[in-house]
Amino acid sequence: MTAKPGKVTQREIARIAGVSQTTVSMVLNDRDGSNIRIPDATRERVRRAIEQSTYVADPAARRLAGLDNKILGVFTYESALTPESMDFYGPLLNGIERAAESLGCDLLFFTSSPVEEGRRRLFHRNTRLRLADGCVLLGQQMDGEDLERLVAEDFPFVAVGRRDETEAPVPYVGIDYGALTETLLGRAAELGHERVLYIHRNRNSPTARDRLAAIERAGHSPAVTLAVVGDDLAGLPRLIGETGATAVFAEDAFLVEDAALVLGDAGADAVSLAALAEVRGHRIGGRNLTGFHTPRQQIAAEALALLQQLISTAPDERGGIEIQRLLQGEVAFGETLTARGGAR
Amino acid sequence: MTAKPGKVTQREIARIAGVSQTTVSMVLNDRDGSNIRIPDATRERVRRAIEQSTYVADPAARRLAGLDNKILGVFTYESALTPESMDFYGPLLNGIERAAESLGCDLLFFTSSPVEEGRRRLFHRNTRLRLADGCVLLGQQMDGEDLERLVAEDFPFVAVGRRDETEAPVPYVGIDYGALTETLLGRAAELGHERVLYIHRNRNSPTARDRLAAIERAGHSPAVTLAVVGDDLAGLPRLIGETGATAVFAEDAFLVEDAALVLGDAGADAVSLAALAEVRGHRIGGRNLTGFHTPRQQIAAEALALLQQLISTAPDERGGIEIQRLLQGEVAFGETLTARGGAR
DNA sequence: CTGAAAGCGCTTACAG
DNA sequence: CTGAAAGCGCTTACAG
Repeated sequence: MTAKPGKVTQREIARIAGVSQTTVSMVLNDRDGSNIRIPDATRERVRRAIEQSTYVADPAARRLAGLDNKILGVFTYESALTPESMDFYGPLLNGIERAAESLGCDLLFFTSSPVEEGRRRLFHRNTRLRLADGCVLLGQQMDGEDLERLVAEDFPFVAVGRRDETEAPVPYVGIDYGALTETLLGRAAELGHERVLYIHRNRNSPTARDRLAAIERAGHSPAVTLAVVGDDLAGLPRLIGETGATAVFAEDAFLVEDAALVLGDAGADAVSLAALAEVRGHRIGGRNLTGFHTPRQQIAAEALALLQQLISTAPDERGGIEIQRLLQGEVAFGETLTARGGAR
Repeated sequence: MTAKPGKVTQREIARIAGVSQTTVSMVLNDRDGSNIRIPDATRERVRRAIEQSTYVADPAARRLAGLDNKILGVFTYESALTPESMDFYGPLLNGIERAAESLGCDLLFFTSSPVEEGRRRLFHRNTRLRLADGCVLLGQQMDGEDLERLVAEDFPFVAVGRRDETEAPVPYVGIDYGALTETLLGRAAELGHERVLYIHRNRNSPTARDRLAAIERAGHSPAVTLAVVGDDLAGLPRLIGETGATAVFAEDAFLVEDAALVLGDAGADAVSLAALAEVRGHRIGGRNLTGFHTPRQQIAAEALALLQQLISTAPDERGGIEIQRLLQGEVAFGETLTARGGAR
């Protein structure tokens, strides 16, 4: 069943070249140092034997013997390749693929992880995690225990997005949503908005908290009313009436789109709109949505670079590495945030 | 560097449970057959020891010892996760991910394969191919040598798309483009089109040949003129004039889109248009493009099912498996193929 | 019922 | 300069 008839091993090569299997290994790995000196003739003989054959090193054996695998794990807390998730994961995966290509690594997607409570579990009975040299974690929310355990086991990993759900410091590469939020609020104030309504889903993620913290820091210019909303936004027009808000900010572009529909129906489409998240490709009634542009390709590249750094550094020497990195995005001034009372 | 401080092995578990390492392995793999009989008490003791610890079986060791890995390889001849390639690969990858989830397999993307002449190479010095139990191949064109070698080595694999570039029979799951092409040509004839122009890029792929063969089979109803085109379609209006074609069919939707632009500029937008390929999401001047709907998710599912079958069958017993499968798509009657001379 | 031993294919000290 | 040997963590005959 797992017979490998076509499989050539180093022993076979050694037999053909008339050397020991050790020598074959040496040649293959270019071990040519102080103690080891293989004459070009021998080296050439081995090389030829390998070329004649279809020899390929068994990656499982290499791994077991302690070598790096050049395999990077990719763990997503939800399915990553569905049409819906592509909006979020697409640019990240693209960046990861490119980075992996240039690092010469393969990518192992842990699609087998059993789903519990709507999320995949990283650790389970037969996890292939250890087959990877390290792992990238993706997802809006992550499991604190998973993170703790990865840290405890000194397994090299990097989370995409800021993380703060653990005691131990978790390596991550994320976006500075706090700074972006502040900038956008400042802009709203400049445009004359004194009262803003912020609608969100009360998610318990670090980035969600970053937005709220930035809003708090802004104090009263503008004054922001927070509102937790569910799937039904019917109460939105009333909320706007009660608060006197002239602008509605939402957690993400999809929520803005939903809000725009409700407001349009209620004839309240003069309010300004913005998302405190990536807005690329999102338009509201023909206008470019105001929000952020986040460098997701760059995040992916940076995450893999950090991961490589961790992999190639012994656990006790990782102290010098800056493991928490926040990248700056930029505010995308679309056409949905306009001067208060200004023309639509 | 590859120190694994947090790593627990079976030996460690055995020590804790006061049994031999062999017994731990037996318990873990539920080996409970004729010769082997482990009392529940022992079994329980081992189970508890495992749960107390953070033991996870080393996949490399399992693999080396001859077990399946539950890892399926995914090899694409081009980058798969770029925004452009998503149009083609997206639905396939989505289907593959879903199938892998339900099979309990992880997915290994061979992103490390070096690129030569614009295509990745499957076999190379340090390929991790063997780490996978089997492999799915994706790409419009594939390397005949790769396919031959996979067959020769009895490595389980399945190509997506019909293949005919080898002597040996290659396992594949594809779409029956020939049948679809025939149907569409018949429809064109019904609509009164006597002369059709087929523009293509002269690709040397099986599906490209399938289309041409079907056109040939159609004989003269309608009469189809073949034209190989490059990036510049400027000569298209002239070609239409010379042939008297009332409809232009193209190899794929993108080529139709390019043609439509040229024809629009030339004021020749009364000709009918269709693609002999997937057209989902493609519109020409506000009208749904006529062409095919191909069940790509289903192809992916079928390909992985076939792959699993091959993996779990010894090479010499694979004779009974139907390894070449053509799925039927359906013609998508959009609004760009209209009656000859009819209103646009 | 359970353990000691061989083996999977590789790498790396360690002896020659 | 090169090979015999140990070891990576596991599975599976084979003996008790």
